[in-house]
Amino acid sequence: MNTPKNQNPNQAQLAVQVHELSLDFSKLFNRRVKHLGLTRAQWQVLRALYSKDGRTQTQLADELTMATPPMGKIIDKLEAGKWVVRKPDPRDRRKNRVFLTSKIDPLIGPLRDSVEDLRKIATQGMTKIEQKQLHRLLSHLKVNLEDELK
Amino acid sequence: MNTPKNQNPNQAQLAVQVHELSLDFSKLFNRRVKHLGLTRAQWQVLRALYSKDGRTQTQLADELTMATPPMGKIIDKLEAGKWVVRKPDPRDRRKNRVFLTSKIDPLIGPLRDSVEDLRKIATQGMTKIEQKQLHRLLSHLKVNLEDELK
DNA sequence: TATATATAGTAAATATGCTTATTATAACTA
DNA sequence: TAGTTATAATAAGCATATTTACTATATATA
Repeated sequence: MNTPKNQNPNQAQLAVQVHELSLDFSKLFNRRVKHLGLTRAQWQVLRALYSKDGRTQTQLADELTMATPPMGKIIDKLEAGKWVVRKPDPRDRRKNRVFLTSKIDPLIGPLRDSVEDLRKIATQGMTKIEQKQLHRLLSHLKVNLEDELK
Repeated sequence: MNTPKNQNPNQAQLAVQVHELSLDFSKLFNRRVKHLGLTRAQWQVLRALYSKDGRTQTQLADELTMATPPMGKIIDKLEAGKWVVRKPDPRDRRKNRVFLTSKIDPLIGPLRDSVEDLRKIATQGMTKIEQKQLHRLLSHLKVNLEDELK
């Protein structure tokens, strides 16, 4: 037993590679923005709202490829921190529309800088062409997986 | 406000792409192995042990780029499910060494098939060269991020 | 040998994700 | 219009991850 078959132990599985990268990115980003009282997941929601707020919770969940319950929890925290407010949709009382307060305004720049900074660190030593290729290949994976998820 | 700057909204951020892919892979894998009573994270530990068991919990955590507390919890569940047993190291009483039971043996094949199946789905439409390139670029990112994590 | 330092594992608090179930409201259909 | 079906949000229970703090044991140093 304990003999790996059909498997190069030095060649990490694709899914494992992606998973570990995701954790590394989150860890690094969270450390950078901790002093602002924000996390990666919360920032992603704020960023989506900054491009256009007034979305419903379900729209936000869909846009961030997330289920609605965790999105609701993240919005709870953002609302408790006064980053956003929920307002009921006047035409459909089931819906909450989520709006930014002005609290994020002075932080948008620094937060985007952190994202860009991390991207640069991650892709250090890669050519522009390789970076484009990487983006293209990741998008390719995404389409295939989304398709499989229905 | 609400005007995106320096940002192509159609070009997802690298970290976001990686994060969403990671969630998609986990979701798909978990659905496939749910009937076995296993999860992705648990399978990763079993797989590491299958190549060589008797590792300590800290060694396993390091190998899977994970902190020791969540590794301890996963081993708790695996032990409760009779997939593994902890045995104290005779020469260092702080250490637990983790060993597989025989419960995994008949499932190794099917589990590896699921992994391979998912890889094929994800890379459908990619050439072998693109797949190698992808692997190389992801490894490049990983080295850079690990370096940044110290 | 005695003390200081380092390491292995667990506990506790928190964050983020999932699925399934429930409630309220809308929308569709007979 | 009444009854069915669909949708929006939340609740509940679980899994996986983080950090920080603690306990037990080893190791290194004075």
